[in-house]
Amino acid sequence: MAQSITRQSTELRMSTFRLARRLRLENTDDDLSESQFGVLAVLNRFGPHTLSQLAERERVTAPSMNRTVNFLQERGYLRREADAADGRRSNIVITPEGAVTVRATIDKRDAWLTSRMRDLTLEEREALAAASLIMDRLASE
Amino acid sequence: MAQSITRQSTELRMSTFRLARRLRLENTDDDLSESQFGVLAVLNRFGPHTLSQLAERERVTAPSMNRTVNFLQERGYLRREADAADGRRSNIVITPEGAVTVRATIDKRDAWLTSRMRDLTLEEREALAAASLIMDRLASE
DNA sequence: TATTGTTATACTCTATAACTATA
DNA sequence: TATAGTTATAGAGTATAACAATA
Repeated sequence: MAQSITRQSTELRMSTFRLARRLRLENTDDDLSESQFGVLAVLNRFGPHTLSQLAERERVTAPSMNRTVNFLQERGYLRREADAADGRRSNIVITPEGAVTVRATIDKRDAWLTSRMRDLTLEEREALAAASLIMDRLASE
Repeated sequence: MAQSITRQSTELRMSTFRLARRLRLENTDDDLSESQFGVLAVLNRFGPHTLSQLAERERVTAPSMNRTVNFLQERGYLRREADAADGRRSNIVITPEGAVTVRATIDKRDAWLTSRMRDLTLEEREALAAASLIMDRLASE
């Protein structure tokens, strides 16, 4: 019989935090934190966003995102472009250096997780891929 | 065609961090952090552990776990019992108060995630349950 | 010597509150 | 008045390094 939904949600929450901690551990010699990389990857894949849009997508507050964006801007990985129609906004755009960094970071960082995932069966990988989509939907509510 | 393993691992990593941030947000009025709760839940479900065992299971360092255990001990949710055979060790045991708190915390905290999960289909919930197990295996390598 | 646990210290990420500029 | 963004500040969680006690 299936577990109760409560039990499933407890398990999912604990597994999510454990995996997040394990992944963070694997990053230590990286120059981008998980949050920083996440922003750059979104810009690279989905194009320019405003600060609020990034904050909402990554599930953090605007001040947190502002800090992350400042860091990435100082490194030259993105730039703020003034919005022609609304002086309060700026459009945040990845730079060529940022795009190169996304690619290099994926290659480097995914060594660990990708290699672990290669040891899984096809079915297990597909279960994780399906779960990723559902997790994003859960997070966006 | 299935996505590449690299793409799958990037998606899983980003989804994991997004969901972790979203879940943490939901906890703010709780008296136990996710890490604190995780330890108590493990003790409640799997019995006594040494400090090292807890650190390894939860994927944190021993000093981090020590801090968490101290907090829970001060609150009266667990106690350290001297190990008869090895004076360096202590066995960390949940107290009755701790067990009550685990139960109450699950009920309170899972309101959000459980309610979101009720909106999913049975297949989606089973995909998440399957993924939780795989995520734990990934985290424990 | 090696292992278990602890203390000291510092860093990263995040949040809330208060503020500025623009709509 | 409301919204987008920013600055100031504080707190939680984690790590590494150094140490103490015991095996």
